[in-house]
Amino acid sequence: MHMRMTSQRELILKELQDSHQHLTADELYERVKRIMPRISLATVYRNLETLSEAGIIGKLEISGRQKRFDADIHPHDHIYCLQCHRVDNIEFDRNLVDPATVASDKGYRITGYRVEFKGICAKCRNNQEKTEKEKGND
Amino acid sequence: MHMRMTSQRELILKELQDSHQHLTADELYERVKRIMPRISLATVYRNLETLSEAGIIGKLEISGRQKRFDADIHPHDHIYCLQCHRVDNIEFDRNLVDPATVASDKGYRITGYRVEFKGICAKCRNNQEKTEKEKGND
DNA sequence: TTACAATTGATAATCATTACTAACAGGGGT
DNA sequence: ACCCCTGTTAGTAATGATTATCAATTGTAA
Repeated sequence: MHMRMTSQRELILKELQDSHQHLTADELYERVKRIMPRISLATVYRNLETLSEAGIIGKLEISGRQKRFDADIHPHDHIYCLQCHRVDNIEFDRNLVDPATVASDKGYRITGYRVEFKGICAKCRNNQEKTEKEKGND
Repeated sequence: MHMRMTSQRELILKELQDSHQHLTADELYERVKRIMPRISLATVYRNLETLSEAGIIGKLEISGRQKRFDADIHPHDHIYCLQCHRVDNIEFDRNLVDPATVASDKGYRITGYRVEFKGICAKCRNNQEKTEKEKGND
């Protein structure tokens, strides 16, 4: 079962790459639709699945309802904003974690891990400060 | 807005504690229903939300569709099985990760992190081996 | 005991995702 | 060029998890 690189698939991949962001399926759908207006949301979902199964892109199962997709497949970790739910890369030394030293009494064979930081992004903090000022202070 | 400890809420909490597992809302619903048959699934969801907001239980947003709940609220990390999606605790030295040393160009204020290991649990590995043998070998 | 706010059970609505289906496209082989 | 085969698409229905709604009930405090 080989994978044909259709124009839809190519465009979805390109838009994800060019965005330099961790987009959700529907964010990507909105972008792709501007160039290929008749594309279906199902096609976007289907191709994101196909591309991530093929290891061409990464699927991020970060906290929150929607999955996000990442054109950067080298192992790295993420931080997400508790408020606006944006996701960014974070520089974290993965050598610090050695799966071989980790213990579980359930006899797992460990195949990977990810570190998920959370916090408030700069933009949301600014908004907060503005709101605080407007209210007076408390 | 204080929180009344109703019989439903108490039972949900007790069942989660006694299970010593990381149950989903509907798994917990099934257990609670055996004791309180007229309880509603919505009540289970509502109370899990209330209890986790109050910091009495933890809500786990592990990879996978369903959220899981944890009676153990001390900071710790998890591993989940890629095959059967069960979630277990994992002994990981959280001192290895120091959020202060982690860099993000987006100016986040970091409030926490979690480490999520993935792998195949013992039970699923056994099942796999059995299946392999049945097939002959490949 | 009355009055009010929290809570419940039942069910509808929502949201993200996946499944289905008929139509279409691209590349052999003839 | 023509047919065949399989992968793919657009459009839409279906699913699954969760959240919202709402009338009825309960607990507590005045």
